[in-house]
Amino acid sequence: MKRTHNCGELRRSDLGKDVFLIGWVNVRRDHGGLLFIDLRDRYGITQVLFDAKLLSSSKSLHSEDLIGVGGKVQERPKGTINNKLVTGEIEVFAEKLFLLNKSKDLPFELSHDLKVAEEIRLTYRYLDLRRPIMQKRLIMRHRLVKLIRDYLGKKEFLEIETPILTKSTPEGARDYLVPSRLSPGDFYALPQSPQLFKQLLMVAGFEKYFQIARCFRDEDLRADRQPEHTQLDLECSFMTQEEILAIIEEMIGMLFEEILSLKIPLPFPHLMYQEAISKYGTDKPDLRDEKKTNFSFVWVEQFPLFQFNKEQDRLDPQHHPFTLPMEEDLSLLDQEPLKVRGLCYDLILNGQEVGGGSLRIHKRELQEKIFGLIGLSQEVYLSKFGFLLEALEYGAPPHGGIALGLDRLLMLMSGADSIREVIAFPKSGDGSCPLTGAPARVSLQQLKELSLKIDKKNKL
RNA sequence: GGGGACGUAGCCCAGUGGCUUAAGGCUCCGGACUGUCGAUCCGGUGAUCGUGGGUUCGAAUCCCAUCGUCCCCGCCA
Repeated sequence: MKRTHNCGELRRSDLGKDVFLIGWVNVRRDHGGLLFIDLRDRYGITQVLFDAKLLSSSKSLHSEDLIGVGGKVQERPKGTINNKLVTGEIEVFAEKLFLLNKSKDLPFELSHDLKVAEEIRLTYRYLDLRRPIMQKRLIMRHRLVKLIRDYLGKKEFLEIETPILTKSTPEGARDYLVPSRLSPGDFYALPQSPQLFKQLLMVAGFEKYFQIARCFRDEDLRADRQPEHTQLDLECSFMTQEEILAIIEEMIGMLFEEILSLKIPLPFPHLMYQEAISKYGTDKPDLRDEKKTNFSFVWVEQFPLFQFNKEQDRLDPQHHPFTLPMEEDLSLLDQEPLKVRGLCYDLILNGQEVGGGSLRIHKRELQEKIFGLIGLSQEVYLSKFGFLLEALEYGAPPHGGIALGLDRLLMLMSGADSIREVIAFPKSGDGSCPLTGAPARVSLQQLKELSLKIDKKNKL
C-alpha cells in the first residue's frame, strides 16, 4: 500500500507507468458507464478514470473518502485536457481500488467557497484545512518562516528560545497567568513578548539574536488580534537604527520576491511621527498608490517617548519603557518629558502596523530615571525589573531590535481578511476554541494541587 | 464595558404581517448517461423559521427578553 507518486506530479512524461496513488476523493463525476474521481492530496489533484471493471465499487465512493488507486498513466483524449490542473494532460486508469478510510457525510462542503459560518469551520478545522486555499496559506507560512531562518542565519543571527513560563510585569497588556504548583499562590505569566530576555541575550554577548516567538496577551480579540500570536523577534548589539532597518527591509524585499514574485521598492520611505500625524492624522498611514504595487511599506519613527495618562495623572510609555530617548532630547526629560522623542520605529504596511522596535536603554542610570518618570516607585521597579537593571551594570552593550507580526504580515501577503485565515488553529471571537472546547473547567483535584479555589459566583 | 449586523433544512441563502402546504442552489438518497472536470439530466428526503414571552383574527416577518456568531469602539506598552 505504498504510493509511487503524489497527486500533483504525474505528467505526459509518465505515460504508460504503473502507479499507485493515495488521496482523498475531491469530486466524483459519474457518467454511468465510466466514472471520474479527482484524487486530492497536499500536492495537487489527479484525475482517476474508472470503467466497467471497477465501476460498481467506485460508484460507492464519496467526497473525502481516503482511497488508494493502482493503475496506469494514460493520455487524455484530445479535447479533454484540463488546463487548470498541472496534471491535466494525463489521467490514471484505475485497475485496483482500495477504500482506506471512509468519510462521514461532511458538515459543510469543502470543494466550494469559504462562505461557511466561521464557527462551523473552526469546529471542524481539520476539514476546513483540507481546502487547497487553506493548505496554500499554511504552506506559505512555512515558506516564510523557512526563508526568514535561512536569511537571518546567513547574516549570523542566532535563533535562541526564551521562556514561555515567565514573570508578570506591570506594563502593557493583561497577562495570561499560570498558577505555580510548587509555590502556592504564585503565578507565572506567559510572555507578551521576549523583550527582556532578548535584551539579556545582548548583555550575554550573542550580538545578533532572533526567534519566531509566540506572544500572549489577554485582551479582546479582533480580526487582526489573537490571544496568542507569532512574531519575528530580533535584537542586535552595536548596530545603528539604520543598520537594523536595512536588514529588515532587505529581508522583506527577499520575502516578497520569493513568495509573491513581487519587487518591493527599497528602501522604504520614512515618516516622522509628528509628520505622520499632521499630514495623515494617524501614526499608521496607508500610503498605497494604485498605479504601483498593492503593498506600501513605510517606517514611522521618532514617536514621543511618553504619553500623558489623564486618569492616572502620570506619564505612560508610548512604546515600552526600555526605549532609548533621542540624545538631543535628553535635556528635556525633566522639564518637558512629553517633548522627548524615542529612537523607535513602527513598520506600517497598507495602514496596518506589522512591526515595531527601538534602540534600547543600556545603562542603569537612565533606565531607572525612565522608570521613575512613568511613576514606578523604586520598590516596584526593583521588584519587577531589578534583574534587568543589574544586568545593565555588567558592561551591557548598546543594542536595539524589532518585532514583526508574522500573522499580520501573512494575512496581508495572502490577501486574507483575518489573521485567523493564516493560523492553523485560531481562537474564535470570545477567545475559545470551538474544536477542542478550550478554555474548560478542570477537576477539583487539579485545583487543589494548585491551591486554587474558584469563586462560587461563577458556578462550578 | 459600549455600538452595529446577523441567527430560516447538513451547508449557503430568498422571503419584512395573510397570495408560503416556507422558495432556490449545494450536500445527501434513488434513477439515466463511456469523457467529464465545482459534469449533466430526471426524481426524492430534509427546516415551523436560535430560544422564551408578547401584540394580532392571523407572525419567519412587529415588540420585549434571552442565547449565540461576526464586525467595530474601549482595550491591545
